[in-house]
Amino acid sequence: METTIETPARDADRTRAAILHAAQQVFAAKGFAEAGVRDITALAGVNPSLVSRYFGGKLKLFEAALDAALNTRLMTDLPKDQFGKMIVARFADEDDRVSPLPMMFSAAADSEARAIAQRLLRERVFEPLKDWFGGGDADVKAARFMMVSLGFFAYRDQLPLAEFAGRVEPRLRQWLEREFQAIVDE
Amino acid sequence: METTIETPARDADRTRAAILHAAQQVFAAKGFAEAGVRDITALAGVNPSLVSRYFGGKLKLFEAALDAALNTRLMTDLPKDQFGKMIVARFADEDDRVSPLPMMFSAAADSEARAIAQRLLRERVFEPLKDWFGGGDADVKAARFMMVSLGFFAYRDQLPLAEFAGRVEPRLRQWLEREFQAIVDE
DNA sequence: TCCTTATGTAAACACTCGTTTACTTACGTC
DNA sequence: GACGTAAGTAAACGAGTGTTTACATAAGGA
Repeated sequence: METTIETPARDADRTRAAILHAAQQVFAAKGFAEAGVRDITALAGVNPSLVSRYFGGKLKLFEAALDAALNTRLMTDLPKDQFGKMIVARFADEDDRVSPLPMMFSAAADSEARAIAQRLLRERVFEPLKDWFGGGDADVKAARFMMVSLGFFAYRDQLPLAEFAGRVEPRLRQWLEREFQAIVDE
Repeated sequence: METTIETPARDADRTRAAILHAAQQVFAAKGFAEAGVRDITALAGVNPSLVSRYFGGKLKLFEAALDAALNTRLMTDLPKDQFGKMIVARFADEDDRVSPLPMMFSAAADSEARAIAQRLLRERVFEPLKDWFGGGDADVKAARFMMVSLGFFAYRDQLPLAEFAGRVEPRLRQWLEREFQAIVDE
């Protein structure tokens, strides 16, 4: 006989986690509007009604998924002298995990989801970044960071043009690295 | 008596134009998804069914509205030595007219509307800009322009943070001007 | 003047989607 | 081992939306 790990057929915590995990995948892939509750629950292998029971609705589920995605990593742990290279590497290469910024983007079209994305963006990205930059121009630096980041993701994911769809052109990557580094250095 | 201009109660061209005009307003204000056909036709003062009759559906109407918005002005007519200042002025100050880029943004969440926005963005903005920049790095320059522009609108309109909502902070504006000018100069 | 056609309207249709309700079933406890 | 509660499912509900259909009416020529 094998070492039987306790895996009961019915486990609220487990299914709740499964829904949350599936939600991150589907929201990131299809965006808030086009990601249906039925899509998410089908991926999780459960009934659509459980979204309302465990999370209180699609909107709350989105908030939880976005919150969870934001917990995976922070950018204020990067070395300041290598900020440019490392942030671009993170943005461009780590496409395996669920990245929060593209998720926030997709929410922008929905007024309710946008409000949630705004709040989380401010509390969990903008403000920490501002404190990390420091100095009198910290707010402008944080704003510059947001603009370049959002511009990158908008260009790559939301409205990809034929030339650079999917990959990141080397010269464009170099420019991005200089751009992000300049925010820290100036 | 007054100079009676011919204003027949029923004029197909006139109502068609009224729908198109209203569509530009509503699409720009609420985005593709949240702008309902009933919203648009109510503003135009006509029946919702006329959208399908005159344009072939909401999606085609969106395409026509975006196309019309793109016809209002081009950016390749700006003097190259003043490109930075003037493009920022156009983006930041001319909020009275319907600007196409924010409209394109809102379409990104809908897969069908996104395809239209992508094509128009490439044909009417990206390619002309590439030719205008010229040189071996023209494609990279055009991409940089797109990233900064989309980043600006994303930050200002789609996910506005409390600090700079609505207005454009002077130091941020200065940075944007330098950024756009650098694309032309480098 | 009458009649055809284009123009516009009202209402219903068809479909999607998030959510709720009623019911079934497995788990833990006495 | 029976029972009560939690976990899960199936199906229907209700609201919203783009579109189509059936009908009304103004315009303009024969």
